[in-house]
Amino acid sequence: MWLLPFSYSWYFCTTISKYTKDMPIPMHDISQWYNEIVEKAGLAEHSPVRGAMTIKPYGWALWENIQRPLDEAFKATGHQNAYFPLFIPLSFLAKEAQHVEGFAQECAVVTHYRIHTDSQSRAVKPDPEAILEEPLVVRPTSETIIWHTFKKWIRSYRDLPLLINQWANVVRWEKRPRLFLRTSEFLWQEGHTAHATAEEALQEAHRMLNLYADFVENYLAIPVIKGRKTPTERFAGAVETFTIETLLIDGKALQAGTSHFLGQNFAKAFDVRFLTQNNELEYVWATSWGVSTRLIGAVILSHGDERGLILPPRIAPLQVVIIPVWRKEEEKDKVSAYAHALADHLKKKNIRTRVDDDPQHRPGWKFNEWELKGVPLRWVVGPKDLEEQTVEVVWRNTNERTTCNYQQAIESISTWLENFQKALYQRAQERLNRHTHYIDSYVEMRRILEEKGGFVLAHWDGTADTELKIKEETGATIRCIPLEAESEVGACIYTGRPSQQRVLFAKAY
RNA sequence: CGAGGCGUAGCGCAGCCCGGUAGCGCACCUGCUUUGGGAGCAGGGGGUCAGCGGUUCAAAUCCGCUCGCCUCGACCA
Repeated sequence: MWLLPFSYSWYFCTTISKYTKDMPIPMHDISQWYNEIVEKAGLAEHSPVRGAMTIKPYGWALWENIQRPLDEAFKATGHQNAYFPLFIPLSFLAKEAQHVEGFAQECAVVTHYRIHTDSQSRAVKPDPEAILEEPLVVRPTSETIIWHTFKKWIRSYRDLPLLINQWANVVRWEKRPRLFLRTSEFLWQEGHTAHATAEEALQEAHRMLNLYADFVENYLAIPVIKGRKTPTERFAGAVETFTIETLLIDGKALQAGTSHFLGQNFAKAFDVRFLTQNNELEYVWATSWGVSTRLIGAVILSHGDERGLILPPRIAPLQVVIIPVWRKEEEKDKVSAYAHALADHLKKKNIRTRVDDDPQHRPGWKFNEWELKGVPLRWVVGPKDLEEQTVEVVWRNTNERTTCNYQQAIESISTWLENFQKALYQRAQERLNRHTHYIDSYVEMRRILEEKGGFVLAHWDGTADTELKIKEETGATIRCIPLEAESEVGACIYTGRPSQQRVLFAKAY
């Protein structure tokens, strides 16, 4: 067996391998596996501040590769980036009743503007003489400060639609933080738009939901279910909340992105009106939408396996790692030069490539390390390959390996990466299908949720009361009312009352 | 915020029950040999035992409080 320095050695070899193939996975084990991967792969670590994480260079590179295509997509759909303040006057937050109620439990508040050293205790403390007249809330989201600003920007129908996005950090004080999935401070983008009509705003909410769905499926290789949230699960202050829900390898659901139709709630709270073509004053219609660094958590928990991360090529910081191997000293330079020549060819094709010729580690160590970091393809070159002008190619997802001519490998690289991307998606799609259950008996639903996890599609009578009882009894919530499902008359799984459509239940993060 | 577990070298841990010189593996430094799946040998450096307080001649060890981390619940992108 390997003599590994890390405790995950035994862990990956024995425990996890049997879980990642299929659900169910005991939560205890998958948590540990997740924490180990995040830390050992160099994505992030805990900071001295509870609930706040340090994103490390490899994790940040991943985030940049998520940000870039999203940012381009926002701009391509006519949105402009801007930046609004981190601090929100308490009175702003209070202006929309539902909104403030929804976030009240998790707000960090700035109350002082100075610290001083206490003359008695020598302790450094907030200066009691320096209390802010109005406390500032560290933004949990920016609707209020943005709508305060929109009031100044919007005069007439000619100013509409107003399509704004900001990349920012937000703070929601979390009781139970988990790296990437739920931290007290997280990074995201929040889109905020204003429109002349309800139809147009609703259309925008749908448009951005679809943009998210396409991104998550095409870039992150994670299939999603698009749907509406129930009133209980709705964003505080929204008329309608849309979501994309994903199913992770442990059978739990994760909300990967949301889009809200805000109606005129914020326009009324902040008195944002515009003159129509008929010279009449009307309140504007609004949307907001966001995805966060949680997407990184989704990637880890969708594609990872017993060896570590598996990253979709489109967002992988490195797509190919080239590892030179030699026996004799005189081979070293030649093989290394060969490896770098291959890398240059790949870089010319815009393939994110790195040669790992670090003399500190032997090849076996590097194989394990780059597998842990999820690099899609590994090219290994040694004296034999140099002589025969070949390269050994190893696929991270299947561990399949082939040796082929180097020119052929360079020719094929783009196709290989595309196929890798598709294969990852397909595997995730199959898992989603395999663990989506159409259930008509409450007993059966409880059994499935308890034993296997996954999605349950069942009929619901549409009441918050039933929703709450099912949540209390099974731990599962209604993730969404699917948008692309056929209507189907049935009986509520809990009360037997009539239902027009199945809704998606799952235990969630 | 409730329940349970854990804090000893950078990481993983032993020592604690039964108080008496701070240990092991990996990592790190030096040298030589190695390199196609986590290299070997030799030598070396590194600790306010989470913090604060108490008991004691003496505390990593016993007692109290605080903080942090992990798992499970209630709350959430």
